[in-house]
Amino acid sequence: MGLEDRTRYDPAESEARVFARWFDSGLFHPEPAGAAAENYSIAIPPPNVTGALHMGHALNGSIQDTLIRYARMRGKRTKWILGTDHAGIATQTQVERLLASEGTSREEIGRDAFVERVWRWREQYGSTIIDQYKRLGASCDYAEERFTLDEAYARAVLKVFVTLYDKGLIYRDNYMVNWDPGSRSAISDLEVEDREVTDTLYYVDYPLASGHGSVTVATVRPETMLGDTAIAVHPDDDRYTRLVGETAILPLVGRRLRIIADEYVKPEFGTGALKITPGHDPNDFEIGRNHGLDELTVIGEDGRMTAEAGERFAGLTALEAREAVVAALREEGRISRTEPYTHEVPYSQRSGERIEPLISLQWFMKMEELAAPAIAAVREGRIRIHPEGQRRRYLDWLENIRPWCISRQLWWGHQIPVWYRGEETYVGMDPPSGPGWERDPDVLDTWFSSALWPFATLGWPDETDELRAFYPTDVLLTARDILFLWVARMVFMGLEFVGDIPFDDVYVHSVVQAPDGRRMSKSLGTGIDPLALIDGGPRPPVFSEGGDFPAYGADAVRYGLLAMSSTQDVRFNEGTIAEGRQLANKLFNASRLVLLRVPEGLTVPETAPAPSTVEDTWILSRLQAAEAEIAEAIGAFEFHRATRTLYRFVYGELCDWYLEMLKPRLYAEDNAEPAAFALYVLAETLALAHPVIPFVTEEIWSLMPGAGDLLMAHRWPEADPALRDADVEAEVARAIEATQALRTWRDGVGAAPGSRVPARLDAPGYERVAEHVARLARFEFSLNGDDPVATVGVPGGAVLVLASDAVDLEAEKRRAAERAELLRKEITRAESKLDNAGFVAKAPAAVVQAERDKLDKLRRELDELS
RNA sequence: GGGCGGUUAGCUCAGUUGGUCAGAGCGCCUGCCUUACAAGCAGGAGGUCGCGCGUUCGAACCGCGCACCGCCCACCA
Repeated sequence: MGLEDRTRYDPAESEARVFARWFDSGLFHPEPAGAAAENYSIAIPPPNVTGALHMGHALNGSIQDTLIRYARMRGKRTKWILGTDHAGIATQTQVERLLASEGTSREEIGRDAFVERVWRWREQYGSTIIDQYKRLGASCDYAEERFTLDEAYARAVLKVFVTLYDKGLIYRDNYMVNWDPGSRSAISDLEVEDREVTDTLYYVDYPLASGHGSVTVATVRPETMLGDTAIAVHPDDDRYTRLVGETAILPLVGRRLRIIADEYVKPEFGTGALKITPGHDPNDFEIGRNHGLDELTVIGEDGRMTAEAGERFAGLTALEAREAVVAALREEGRISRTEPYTHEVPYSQRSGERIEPLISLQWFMKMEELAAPAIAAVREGRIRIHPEGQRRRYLDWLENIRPWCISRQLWWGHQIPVWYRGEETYVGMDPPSGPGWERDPDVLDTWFSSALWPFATLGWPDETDELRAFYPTDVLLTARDILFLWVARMVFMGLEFVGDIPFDDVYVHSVVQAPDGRRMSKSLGTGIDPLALIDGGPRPPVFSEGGDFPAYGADAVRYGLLAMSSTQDVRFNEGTIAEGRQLANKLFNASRLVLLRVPEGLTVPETAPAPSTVEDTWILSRLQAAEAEIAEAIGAFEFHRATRTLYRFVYGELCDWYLEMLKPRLYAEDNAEPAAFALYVLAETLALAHPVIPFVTEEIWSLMPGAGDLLMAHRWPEADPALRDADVEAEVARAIEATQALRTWRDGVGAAPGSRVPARLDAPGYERVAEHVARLARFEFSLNGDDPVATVGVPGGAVLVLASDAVDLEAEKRRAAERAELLRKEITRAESKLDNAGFVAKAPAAVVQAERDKLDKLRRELDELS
């Protein structure tokens, strides 16, 4: 189809073609050279290998690509490090589910076969999300895709483990962990979320060994009492002081329990006496260690009661045991009271099951020593975290850091490089020689390997050219949910192993919520698929209206997400995506206007041609303003401002005014000069818009005569302050204001749309723009000396409307009266302000003067009216 | 229990250091198929900037209090 007939920009038609040209150019893949300080790099937050692109990725990717393209156009050697994360629990769970559907399980097929199966799964689905990033236009280095389980990457992981072990920072210990019965693994504190649950609070009487009376404790988990090893009361609690040191008898079991005093106990809660179960409660565990209590495990890793729970209960699930224990206690008359009790209970984010705190032999990382430099780097401003609130979160977390449980009882991941033979332990990157060694079956927490991402992807521990050229990276973009899980850990790992921060800036961007304010989630039906927006897929149920999205295209999605984004969460707003589509279409059509009028042989000027008219000077000046503003906004990570400035420039200045003023000259017979100038302005605008909406700008670029290969590789339009012209800006601003005033007047009196209204322009400073005003407002200015029938205020004076068929005198009378009314109101307001002695005396002179000028102007217009 | 953020037009959101800052897009109303675009153009209506008190000549903006909403951190049975 010829350009003449392409009246709409069709993203579906051009995006694949444009992406292929980018991809084939090789510009996504930089040869490593130079130092990191002169290059520009970003490490992508690696998506889960089997995941699909969601709104979070789309926003995160749009921001990064905007930054990458901006840097590339500014002549930087630019690398966007790409790859995927093996995502231990998430991936293993998916494959286990698949096995279950086939009627088998990982235990049944065995570890080797299972891992083999996951690798095959990864082969099958691992490229999906990468392809989806391409649909967004992401200019990642696809030639160097990394995976956290790649052989080289795995070597880096093992080296880090062994090094930290040798330094004594990694150790094995029996400690209380968050046991996730769903994934049958320990998980970290950060993978636990609290949910509100209403349980029953049971008041249970424990008889005293003395035979005189009993102590009543309150508990929501009666089944854990089988593991009780003490009762605690507050040392200052008078009710119990005499009992401290005595012994109580555990009902059903008969175990003798010491009554101890500990300040942890809250006297006002329950009965003020607390049963202590060191094996199954984090608080009790602490108290137990402080008082040297026995630690009994009555609930096992399978979620069932152990032999230690007694044969009456062993083998029951914890929930079954609770009922059995309660029934047994009731039988013995030990339950004096129950009440409903609503509280927060820990659940696994991974499996959704209730966390079972238990004591387990796990690997831990000691954190204080590693955290200190990571705190200092941010405190001293070597790493800047935006916005400020996130910086504080980061510091608070690291300053209160606890040991990190790094082992997971999974099969998919980096197996811990530790071997045992009897009492012997061997730790090393390669297996020990000799017979009889058995490797620790656990794997490392996924975040252990992700923490090495910015340097392990560049070839560390080898001192590669890539590492030299691109580490540290420039900026990390993320939502706040992985600030601790990932960002903080990258910082201390980078400092520890490369000796330098992993990035200079961390920008924490919005989380995009569903239109109704809920979290976007597939299971809730609130998730919106970015691909559905690009291609025009079905609207999810969270939208009130049904049907398919229009095919907005990638540019619209990028623009919309950037325009929605800020430093706080935002609700998804389809209208903002639509705005992006309109912008792309507008630019496309503005380009058609120019391109279809360019005479044969004319090419895009390399540098700004000398402007020959006031509107040329004006648009050149405004272009510099937009360029400066957008560059500043991108530099400050204020993408909302960048998109808004772009939109306003294109709509409010380029299209609404410049192109309209240009038309007579562009349509003239001999239009080489205005066409060349317009081509230049268009080229600059396309370059300016390219980082945000790369597809449509690249597409148009390919239609520009003599524009060169790829806009992607074109220089960024640097603002030139010398091209600003304040006088001309003011002159054209007056012309715009006058045009709008005249149009409003026309509408107010109901002038026939096509008619040209005769009038006399009675104001100075319009010599060079009067013709534009007349044409755009459909007026006919003359020197006719007749008495006017209407007066329209314009900057610096008035337009005196002459009698004609176009003017309805009655309508004009009404309009003039309304206008006068409004003017009187504003005059009163200005007068009272200037009558205020305090204002005149204390406000800056310029402010006072501005108010006086305003008053004069209002009075003049009112005079003219009457 | 601590901490952070929000509350501006019917909807989604901008509002830099207090003084043309009361804005944008969508939606709505009116009129236009004007030689790039009807996914368009022109014009318009609509808000006591959550509530109260204070600082100031002047507050959407600064301070205090309150009310909702959201998020984060925290081992209270």
